[in-house]
Amino acid sequence: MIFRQNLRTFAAMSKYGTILIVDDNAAILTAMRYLLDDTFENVLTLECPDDILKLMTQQSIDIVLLDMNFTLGVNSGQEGLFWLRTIRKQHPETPVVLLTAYADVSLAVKGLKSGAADFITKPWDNDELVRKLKDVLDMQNEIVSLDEVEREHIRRTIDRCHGNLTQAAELLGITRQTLYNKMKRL
Amino acid sequence: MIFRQNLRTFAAMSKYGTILIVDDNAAILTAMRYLLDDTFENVLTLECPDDILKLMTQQSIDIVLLDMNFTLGVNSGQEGLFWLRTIRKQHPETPVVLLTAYADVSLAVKGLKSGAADFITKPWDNDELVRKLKDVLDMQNEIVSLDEVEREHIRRTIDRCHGNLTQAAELLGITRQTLYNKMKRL
DNA sequence: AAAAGGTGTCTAATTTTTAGACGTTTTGCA
DNA sequence: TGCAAAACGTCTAAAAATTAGACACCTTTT
Repeated sequence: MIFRQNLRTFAAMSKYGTILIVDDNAAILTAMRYLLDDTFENVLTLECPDDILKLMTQQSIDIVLLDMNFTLGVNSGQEGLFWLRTIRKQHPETPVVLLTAYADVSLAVKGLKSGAADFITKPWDNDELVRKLKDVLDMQNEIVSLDEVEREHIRRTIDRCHGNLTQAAELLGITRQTLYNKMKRL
Repeated sequence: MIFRQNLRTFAAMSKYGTILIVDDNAAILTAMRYLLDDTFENVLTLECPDDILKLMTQQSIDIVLLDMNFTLGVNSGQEGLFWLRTIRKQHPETPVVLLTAYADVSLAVKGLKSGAADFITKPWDNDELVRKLKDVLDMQNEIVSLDEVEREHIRRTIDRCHGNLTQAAELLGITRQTLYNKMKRL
């Protein structure tokens, strides 16, 4: 009945859309561009994070690869976190992968809490980097029908109400009768 | 039109449902029980985590407070992580708050990734503990109508398709026409 | 320039949701 | 224990939404 397929398959895309790479090291940008050109249709790069939002309103970006340390000598990752949050506030659907100079667990926690999709540590392994980026996009592109979302939310809500259907229906903003219908169907 | 209110208000509940506390230290369980009795309708305690699942199938649990170190001398938190994952596999809607003997960042990351709702470190501050538990439940009980979930998912999907409505409708499993209707309404 | 795909709009048949009602069962509490 | 309130399951008829299909008109790709 409901026709499911992978977005990538559906659109007959061989590549993974547009990636934006933000890093203040021009050499890294060049290396990234070279590395990712096969995988992505468009590879955009930015040395200065201040332009991220402007660029993202002009261009449709599928994934962002964001360096965590911009100002030389400041390695706390604060600026990276700031830009991560700024991006996610404006574009909550766009996954952001973080690039850290070394494994910083506390930064990892903050990054996760701020909605980063994944981490990559410098120096990076090319294959691993490409694999992680692909994974993030594949995961995001998993198709979820409206029915599925609806069913899942209904299940959760009933769970929260400990099985009280009258209350669940009220919380869901639908009639009890409608809830019965949907449960019968889904 | 859609009537929204907090579940707690709605049900005229003065207390926060049923909490399950799992810790192998009986003294801690006693202290917890005394501390949380005012806040929760039922305070259940378990010394042995092996019984968690059985108990949760019998009782309807609103939140779990889980110690991370059970076997004396083993402080890696592995057993706590195992039980966290086990609980979340069976009861994805039930929030689990972790109790750690000391601030272990790497354990925090793993716990977050495994779906823990929050962390509390031993020794704990009573007020902070109660506040955190309340916060978790309040957050979970935020009411989300079916319409809202639908609207949000539609927005996401259209975003993913970069504005292609025909494709979005197909992925959502609805007619293009229906998508137009819903967009006009929502 | 042709082909393919997307948009916006329409119709008519079908399905779903709604408000409201009813008697029964369960739950909370005095 | 027993009463009252709440939840359940089922029904109706009116209102609303969804569906498949069609059409002319843009864009993009080739």
